[in-house]
Amino acid sequence: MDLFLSTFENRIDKKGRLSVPAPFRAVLERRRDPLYLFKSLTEPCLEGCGPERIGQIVDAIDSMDSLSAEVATLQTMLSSAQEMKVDGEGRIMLSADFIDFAELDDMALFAGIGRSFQIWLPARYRERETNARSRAKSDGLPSLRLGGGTRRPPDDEDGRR
Amino acid sequence: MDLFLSTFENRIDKKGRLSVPAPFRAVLERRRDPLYLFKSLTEPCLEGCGPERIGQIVDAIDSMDSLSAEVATLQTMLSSAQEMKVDGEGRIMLSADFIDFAELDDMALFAGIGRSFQIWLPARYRERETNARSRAKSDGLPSLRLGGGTRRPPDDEDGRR
DNA sequence: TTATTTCCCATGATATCCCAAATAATCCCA
DNA sequence: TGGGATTATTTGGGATATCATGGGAAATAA
Repeated sequence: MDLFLSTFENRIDKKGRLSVPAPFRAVLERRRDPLYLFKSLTEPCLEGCGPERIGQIVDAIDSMDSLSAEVATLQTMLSSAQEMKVDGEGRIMLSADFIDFAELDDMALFAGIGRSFQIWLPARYRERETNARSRAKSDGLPSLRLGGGTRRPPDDEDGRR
Repeated sequence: MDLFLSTFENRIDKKGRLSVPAPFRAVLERRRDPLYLFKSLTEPCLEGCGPERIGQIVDAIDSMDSLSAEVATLQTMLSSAQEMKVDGEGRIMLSADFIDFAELDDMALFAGIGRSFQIWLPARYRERETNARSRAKSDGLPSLRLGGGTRRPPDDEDGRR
């Protein structure tokens, strides 16, 4: 399985274009997947993923009580989601809405987190990383079970833990 | 599967015309589907979809006790539904009834929610989005089973993890 | 007629395409 | 192991196409 890993920092040019890191593009191209971006529900960043995740949200909505608060939340995710067109050079165009939401200016940081990735204002991402590390020191590590074949429900990677 | 995603804000001109966002038109045209609009049962907005969703409502009614209150409710959706004619430039004309119902003035916001979309007064939509986001922060995200191939009905009670 | 809708074309804004330059990563051979 | 050459990737800019919007004219209705 190939995953989105590592971080990359690319420039947003004055036309609003932004190169998707080549390794991330490679993951999507291998799967022949289009790229979707949507606004995170909980943090000031954008989330990037393939279509399977979008399909899950759509299916979840259809099977839920359409009056519930959860449905409204899931609809908010879909309403902010865009299928991104990638140009010949591997760039996407961020809408003004996306730029505002993540408070981006001229640089964007891609953080791979496995099955999806996030796009952050670089300074904000680093601050968050620092906090996460110091929390780990003071509070101890989050429980992490590796290997051993006991598959557990894959943790969601919306950036929280 | 192509879906209605993302939001678009278009102007209602002084002749009452409103452009359907090109990506939404593309979804319908690919399927050679006409566009239907009807008044939402639960919110002050219009719902847009293709014929298959209308068919689902009709089927649901047929399978229910025709004297029940639910049937009367679903029938309300059907009786408010209109097949919209789209002009050469991709515009529709909203009836006065629709405009009143959604309390629209000179701008309309299209919000894609997967297999259908909604049309809102922009200010009202944003308020609703803000609420959904703050709920998501305080109550947690609706649970979504991700990855892992073990599809199961996304039923669970609480939206927390 | 008078009011309204439908069709057609014009225009400005902006996204997309295409090619080229700049930068960074990798390779290869001494 | 070093360092120049080669290739991959990112970035930039001009040309082109798409899209939302506006308005006139033809068609339809009252």
